[in-house]
Amino acid sequence: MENKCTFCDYKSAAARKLTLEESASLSINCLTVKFKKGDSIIKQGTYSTNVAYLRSGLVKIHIDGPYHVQVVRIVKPSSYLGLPTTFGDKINQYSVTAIEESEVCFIDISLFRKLLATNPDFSNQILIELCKGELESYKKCVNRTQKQTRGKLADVLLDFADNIYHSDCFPILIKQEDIGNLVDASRETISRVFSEFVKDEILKISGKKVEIVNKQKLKRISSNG
Amino acid sequence: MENKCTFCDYKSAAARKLTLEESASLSINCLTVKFKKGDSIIKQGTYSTNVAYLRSGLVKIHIDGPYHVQVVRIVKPSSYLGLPTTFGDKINQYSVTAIEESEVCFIDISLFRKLLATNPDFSNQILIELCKGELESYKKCVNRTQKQTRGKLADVLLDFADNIYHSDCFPILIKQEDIGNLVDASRETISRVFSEFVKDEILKISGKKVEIVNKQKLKRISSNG
DNA sequence: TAAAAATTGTGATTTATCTCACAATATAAC
DNA sequence: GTTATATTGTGAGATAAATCACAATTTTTA
Repeated sequence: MENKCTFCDYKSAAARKLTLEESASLSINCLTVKFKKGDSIIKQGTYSTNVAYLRSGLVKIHIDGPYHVQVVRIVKPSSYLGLPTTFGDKINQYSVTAIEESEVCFIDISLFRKLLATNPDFSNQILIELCKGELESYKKCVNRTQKQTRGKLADVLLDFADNIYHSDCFPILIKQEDIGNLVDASRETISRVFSEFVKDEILKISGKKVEIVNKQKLKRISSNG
Repeated sequence: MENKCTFCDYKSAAARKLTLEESASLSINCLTVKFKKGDSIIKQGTYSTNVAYLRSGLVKIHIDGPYHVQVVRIVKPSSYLGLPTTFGDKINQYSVTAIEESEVCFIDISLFRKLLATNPDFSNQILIELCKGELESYKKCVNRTQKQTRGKLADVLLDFADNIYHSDCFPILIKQEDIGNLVDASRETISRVFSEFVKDEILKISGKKVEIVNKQKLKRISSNG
């Protein structure tokens, strides 16, 4: 019980670099909380004194835009959430909400900083993660703006299949409005494109379950915009 | 001459945290290169063995999109360029091109890694810079998609005035096509909006020089989309 | 300095997508 | 299990901006 982080199966790449003592001190300064679908994990504008780490589940990062909420990205484990806040002004610049039941570890910020300062391997892993995020957001920025809705929805579906659920058959647990806010389209357009994909025999949908039946075609739509 | 980095006036926040010896070793492993307007500093797809640091000038980061080039952002000194490559797969994932005459310091990657590993204050500053970049790209993502071209062009102009040139009168050294690729609009639309802004007495343009004459109005356009 | 190339300006037309409106489901609450 | 609430489906019309097609500049090159 005392060394829960040491023996945690969902360790971050960074946490794997910790020594036994460091990992033990992490266990003491780490609180794991369960969130249900729809629960707010981090709320934009509030003060933050912890580093959050997504141990399991699925979450969305979103920002209040001038007109409506913008879903910036979907994050899967194992990822740190809200690092920019940790190194910034302590006010959360965006919100994080659970899409499915999720477990989040809240780590004391001073311990986290101490680990960064004393363990170069640990901080290097954090740097790597941040850099990956930067690249991803650049790429997303290109896609968002140069593809039309069909291509962007295809991207999202392929991302769900290949990177998140690792299966061509998966549930869609966010509403179409959220998907719209993720790919910059209206709720109605998402609905229409879903219907098109079903009619074109690219998808099969029953309830919340989606099955990709013609992945080739979906990939073609993704890359052709 | 030997300690050029120690006494450099354009030091990064991170480099300010270095000890005298560290800074001396940086001087030895750092090559400063001048680039003219239009010169390519980092080229997408090529192999990178150095960390680049923008000492002076102005550059754009751009990525080849499915249809056309996407300008991701404009970067001013003092910033590290291509950090994601440093910590990633060594292949540059984006290009960097000089917008005006720029000086870039190329730092040996193994020394850079050593500094990160041995100087926690240094690595902390790098972390802070990366996090800032992440937040900025999130915000940009919201703006890009929820504002129309007038609002987005207003954003760019205000950014130039307030953050880059620190004056309401400045030259526009990138072509309208680039501005279009930055705010996701066609070249023609940018041209039209510029004309509108002049007609509405928000801007005065003569040649490449732009003067913001009604900043209030420009700010209103920026926040109202 | 002239010729060539690149950039910008502007009109007419087309288009993907938004918005509005309401019907049809699905999900939650009682 | 029935009502209330939230989500999705779909048509018709409105619209910001893209595209196309040239003319007018400006900048670069020879």
